[in-house]
Amino acid sequence: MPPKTQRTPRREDSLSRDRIVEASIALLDNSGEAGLTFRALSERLATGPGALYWHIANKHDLLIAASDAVIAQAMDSCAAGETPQAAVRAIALALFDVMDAHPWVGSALARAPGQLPAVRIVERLGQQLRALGVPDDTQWTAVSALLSYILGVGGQNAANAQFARVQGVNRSDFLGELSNAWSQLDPAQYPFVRSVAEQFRTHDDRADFLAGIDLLLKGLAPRRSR
Amino acid sequence: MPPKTQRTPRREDSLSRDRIVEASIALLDNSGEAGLTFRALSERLATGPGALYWHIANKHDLLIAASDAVIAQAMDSCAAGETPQAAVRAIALALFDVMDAHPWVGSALARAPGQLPAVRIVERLGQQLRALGVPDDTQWTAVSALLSYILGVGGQNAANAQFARVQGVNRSDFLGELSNAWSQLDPAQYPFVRSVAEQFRTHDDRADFLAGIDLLLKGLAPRRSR
DNA sequence: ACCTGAACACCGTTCAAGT
DNA sequence: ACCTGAACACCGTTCAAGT
Repeated sequence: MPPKTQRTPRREDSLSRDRIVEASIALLDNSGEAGLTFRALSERLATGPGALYWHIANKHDLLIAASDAVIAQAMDSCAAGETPQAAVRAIALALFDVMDAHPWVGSALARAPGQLPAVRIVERLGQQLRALGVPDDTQWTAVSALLSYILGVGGQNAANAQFARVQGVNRSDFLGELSNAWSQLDPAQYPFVRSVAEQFRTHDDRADFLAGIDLLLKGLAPRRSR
Repeated sequence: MPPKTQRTPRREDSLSRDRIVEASIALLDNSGEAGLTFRALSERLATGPGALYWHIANKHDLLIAASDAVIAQAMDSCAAGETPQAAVRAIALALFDVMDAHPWVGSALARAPGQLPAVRIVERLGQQLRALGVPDDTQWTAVSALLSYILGVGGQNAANAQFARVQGVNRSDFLGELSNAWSQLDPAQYPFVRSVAEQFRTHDDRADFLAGIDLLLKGLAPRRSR
């Protein structure tokens, strides 16, 4: 009898790292980081909690893998951009949007610096900084500033979204409440915060985010030769 | 009999919000966010876990209170600065240093936007941006960019510190390991990351941080009148 | 008013035992 | 090689009962 040429295919519903990651993303999107539980996950995958550990090392590992799946897709699908500046803006906006759609990604990324998801972002940004003419010896500093800013904004937005979710109000009501609290602060101690409370109430996170990117890009632009 | 003029003083070792916060900071400094536990805390304070809930609402509340104590002190003690730019730098560096000394602060702050600790920072930065001549209607955007950047860097550093702690290596060994991993990435896919791996190995977090602040300040500087 | 500490309803992770 | 599920060692939070 010849060796079997028909490979026994995996049971279609058998576990795999990818299926676990996919189910994790669904749980995270549904109910935030608190919703990602080995018990909830194993129930959704019709298995036991122990089975998951055959495919992933631990929860931190799982969170990074979920972030990476989401970030990789965002980086692959973002527009090219006519100039390096436009390309950086496109990358940044793609990241903003993905962190907005999956609020858990921001805080997960913040806890995994230097890991694969961050490396993908650094690569994309770095190539554009090169094209922009940032000198070799300041490229790390430049990309690091952009990355920190992007992750910082993502983290804040994630926290705002989660806060609003827990309190059961929508995002703009939540901003409104914060704005009210700010305008009732002691005028002697917090004059500035009071004065921007109104701006804060109606501000646009996405526009503010892009304004910060432009500030950084302006600082990075090559000096005009004369 | 006249009313007692001697107020019965609190038992010196009785619980209070301040004492709980103080003990929390010690636990957090010792063993990170995982070390802050109601059981560990109540043991250190020689009481039961339930007693703590008389003084604080929950763990999130406690973490914000601990951050606020640490941030308030940093904001009070930071130098004045001769120019608005110098003052912003001084504020930023004070925050960098306090997040470096207490690595849990960065991630705690990232999860509490708009709360008191962040408000303190916004006030301090905002006053300087006014002095810098940033127009009223862009002051929120400007302060928000600075804050996001500062918290972003703080979060990254916190994660690096915690990573190194868990792995039991020191920080620079940890950066070295990451740098090695980066230089072994696929050259076709990650040319930029490979090229900055050496810069990354020897980079100075504090200097990089300040460089980012300067980039933002440069973008915010008033155009030179001619 | 403030504290006690057992109890509740969860966690992540491990591991002997199965197939 | 991969999966099962009970068990372990924890959590944050609550609450009747005390003082």
